This record gives sequence, structure tokens and C-alpha cells, in this order.
Amino acid sequence: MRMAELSSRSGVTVATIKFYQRENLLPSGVRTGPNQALYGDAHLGRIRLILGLTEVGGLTVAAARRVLEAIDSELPLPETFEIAQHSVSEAVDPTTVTTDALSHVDALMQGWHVSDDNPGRLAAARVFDTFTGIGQVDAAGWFRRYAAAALLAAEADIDELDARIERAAKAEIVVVGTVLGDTLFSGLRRAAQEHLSSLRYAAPPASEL
Amino acid sequence: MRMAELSSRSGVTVATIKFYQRENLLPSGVRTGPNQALYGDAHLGRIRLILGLTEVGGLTVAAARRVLEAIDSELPLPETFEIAQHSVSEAVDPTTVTTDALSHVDALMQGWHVSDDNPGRLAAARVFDTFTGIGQVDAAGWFRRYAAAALLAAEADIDELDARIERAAKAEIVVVGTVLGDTLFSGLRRAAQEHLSSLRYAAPPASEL
DNA sequence: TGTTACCGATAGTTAGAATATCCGATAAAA
DNA sequence: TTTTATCGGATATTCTAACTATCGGTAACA
Repeated sequence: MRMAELSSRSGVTVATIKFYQRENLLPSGVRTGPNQALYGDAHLGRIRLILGLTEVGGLTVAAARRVLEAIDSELPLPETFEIAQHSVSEAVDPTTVTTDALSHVDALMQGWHVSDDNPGRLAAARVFDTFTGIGQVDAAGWFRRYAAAALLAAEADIDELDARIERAAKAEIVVVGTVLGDTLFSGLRRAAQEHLSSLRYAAPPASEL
Repeated sequence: MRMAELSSRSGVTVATIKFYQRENLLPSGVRTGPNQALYGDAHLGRIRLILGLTEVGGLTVAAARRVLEAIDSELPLPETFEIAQHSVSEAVDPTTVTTDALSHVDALMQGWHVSDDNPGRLAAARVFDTFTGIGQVDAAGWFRRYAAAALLAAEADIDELDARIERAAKAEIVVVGTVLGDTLFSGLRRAAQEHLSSLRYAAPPASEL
């Protein structure tokens, strides 16, 4: 297909497709002349992946480029994993989190094998600092229960990865799972919140909360 | 304290504090003259909350204003909950998700009491569409297991809410839990991923994945 | 053979989030 | 009691990300 069809089938304007090509998110088509090129289903799938990473997963174009490069590369999976992890949220400066927050977070992850500069560990510690910085207290084990939920999700991630054979499929699922997993979880959590609050506060006579 | 001290204690520049005041995120100080004002600890805490919502939780300034207004208001809690939910991610146009995705997501939430236009339900369906749209298959129950994890987290959210007595504290924990819960979960999940992958792929001789 | 579509390069737009500058006070230090 | 530094409020400017529009020179199609 040519540019116009790629645009209409993907639902993305020609100008934006060109932008993605300039930004090296999308490879060029197969040139058939000095100013003509053909595109295939791979391009269409790539555009869908780009949209998933940016619009659904919330990645910036720069972050999307990094993870797409990691998928395309022949890097070992752990490196791809790490690139995906670093792309889903910007780095937290380790000096901005308190040691108290870090030790609380480390207590949640007791028995876990996590390196000190794991970006998730720092992000969790920053949440702890924010929570306590506004005068809140974890009265009902909120942090601990989130750690249990996160462990469940991470097990699902790893099993899904194990279900893939080819390196390309593994790399894609690592990236997609890491990026879209956050979005999926937050959506399902919002639905579960509505479910549980309607259960618990089901209104015999519209009870005020 | 006056502006300079509020700035240095919060770590935010005077210009930015003025910006927050203009944007109605932060109330004015107590005027002591036509061009003088005093600020208290409430202002400091409010700035910390703003920073938590925007920098840690990733809200835009406009979204932060909406949830802060909800906290300040005397709205019933369910309304505050809904405002918080709608602020953590922009609305998904219901016509952009397939009915197939919706039915799959509804199957995950079987027995849950969730309205059709719950934003989380639509967001989860969009993740499903993205996943299948790039040719991936849920080979190991990834979606179902995420639903279980989300239910755990939502239970923790509700219990944490129940542990508060005052309406103001409840409203704040609803907002903070909704906004920071996503960030906390994604951080802990990243740490858990490192833990589990090091467990499963622990390298006797640096085994390639 | 003329209109439409194409490629690639360059320039312009829009929105969000600050930053900077000015202005007439006022308060604090010398 | 003068400086001298700050203050609050209003307005204007900057910066970045993500597009979007235009242009010059072909190619394909009716």
C-alpha cells in the first residue's frame, strides 16, 4: 500500500506518519522510485504499537523510540526489560528520597531480590515520602497490600513472557506488558473500587459517607 | 512566614508559587497590608500535596485543581471519588473501543458491580484492543490475573478510607490513594519483576534468555 | 496531458507549565 | 530616617513536546 492507504487504515494523518518516520519510530517504506515508496502490514502494526505505547501507555515519543529500538535490537532480554522499565517513568533522583522511606519500602520487599537502584524501588519510596509529607499515616496496611498485588501482577508478567518462544515475541511482550500493564491495572482498579464501594456503602436509605 | 520562607521551605521558587496561586491550586496568604501577606503550615502542606499530585502522581495542573477543589468542597465522598477517578486519566471515547474488548473485560469483572461508563472499564478495554491489535494473545491469563491484583489493591484502598473518621481526611485519602496508588503499584511491580526474573532466570552460567 | 498523489525538507502551530519583568508599595537594617 | 531588600499582583516571555502545514520537485493515473 502507499502512504494514503496506510494513513486511512491506521487512522493517523499523513503528516503524523511522516513525523513518526522523522523521529525514527517507523521505518521508511520500500522505495520504488526517487519519490515513491510502498508500505506493508508491518508498518501498519508498527503504527498500532506506537499508538498503544504513546496514547494508551502514556509514553513520550522519545521513550517510545527507546523501547522500539530495544525490540528491534538483538539485545538480550534482561536489557530490553531494563529499557522498558526505565521508559515507563522518568528517573527518580536517589538523593530526593529519604532513607526512612527507603527502609520502609525495603521492608515491604523483604525477601525480594532487588538492586538498590531499581527505579521502581525509588518511585515507591517517593510515594511513601509524599504520603507522610502531607501528614497521612498508613493505617490499614495499604503499602503492604499493594506490594502483594504488585507481586501477583509481576508473576503474571513473567509467565506471559515464558509463554513466548521467539526472541522477537518475548521482546515485544516485555515492552508491551511493562508499558500497558500499568494502564490495565489502573483501569481495573478503578472498576474494582466502584464495585467494592457500592458493596460496602450500598445505600439502604442513601447513607451519607 | 512570608513568601520567601514558604519558597525556601517548600523547595519551590517564588514564581512557581505565584503561578499556583494564579491557577487556584493554592489559596492566598493572610493579608497584613495592601501588598503583604503571611503564610502558614497549611500552605506548606498544600504545596507538598500539589507536588505529590503533579510530580509523583503525574496529574496536569488542571487535573490537580479539580481534585483539590473536590477535597476542599463539602461534596459527598462518592462524588469526590468520581472526580479523583476521572482525573487520573483522560476520558476514553466509548466509540473507540470494540464490543469484543468490552465483553472480554466484562468477563474479567464477572460479579463486580460496575457501571457501563466506568472510566476504568473503558481504559481496560482499550488495553485489550491494543494488545490484540498488535497481534498478541493472552496466553497465560495475564488479564485475569491483573483483575485479581486490582481487586486486592481496591480492597486496600477502601479499608484505608474506612480507617479515617473526618470527612476532610477521608476526602484527602480518596484523592491521594487514587492518584498515588497507580504510581505506587507500578513502582512495586517493577521491583517485583526484577525479583522474579532474577529468581527464575538466575544464571548458573549466565544463561541467555 | 493535466490533475492528483507522493516524498522529503523546512517552517509554523498549539498547549502546558512555568519564568521573567515591572510596578508601586512596605518593611527591615544601618 | 534613609536606604535597601522584599513583597504582591499583573503582564509578558520562554521552553518543550507533539504535531501540522507548506513547498519544491516527481510520478502515476484518467
